[in-house]
Amino acid sequence: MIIEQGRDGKRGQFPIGLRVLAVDDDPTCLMLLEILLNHCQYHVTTTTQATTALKLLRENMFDLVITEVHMPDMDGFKLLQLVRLKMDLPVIMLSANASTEDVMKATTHGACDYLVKPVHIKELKNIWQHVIRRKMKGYYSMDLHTNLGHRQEMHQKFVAAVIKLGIDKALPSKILDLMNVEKLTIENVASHLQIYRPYLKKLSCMALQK
DNA sequence: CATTGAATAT
DNA sequence: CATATTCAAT
Repeated sequence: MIIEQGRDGKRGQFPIGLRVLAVDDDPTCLMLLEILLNHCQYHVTTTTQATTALKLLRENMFDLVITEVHMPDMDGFKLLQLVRLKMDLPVIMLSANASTEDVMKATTHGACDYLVKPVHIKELKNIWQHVIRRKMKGYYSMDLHTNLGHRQEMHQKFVAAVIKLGIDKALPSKILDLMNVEKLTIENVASHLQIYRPYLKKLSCMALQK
């Protein structure tokens, strides 16, 4: 991937040729997705099968994977799981109808984003940031690294608990004993809840709009 | 006492 | 800058 300095007075950097693998069993959606990604100046590879996606990932280098959730040959979450486990790439989930369970599954299984069809270019223009963030991890020290891992686990349990309760019924005390993690106080949960409420609202809205 | 919002601190 | 801790008000 090449980072090009912004020209004509525009500040900031823009990624050219980010290698994206797009997976969708629906050819029409896949084609649309490819066009959109190309407009973002990414280097796009497409496939309609999750199994071939895995083969492509084994043979080529990619920076990011974006995949449909519901596919005939393999569940999108299965693909997510395999990719995250084997090659530690950022994965973005894509679906026409975002049920609460699907969004929860995606977040708890380590997807870095969840897009609802129809996808618009605005959303795709920002996905390269996931790649940058992942590469930044290499600069962190060991203990910081493990701390981040611990935080992510906490956050996953947190999100799972909140969605299980329902966003409206999710109170710190309820979340706390639903997570049942040692050395975790109500204040910790309350603080985390305070910060993540907008994010959780977005998840619920996504699930509602279908 | 639990919850929330906001000020600090890391 | 994100998020954790702490404090004040409800």
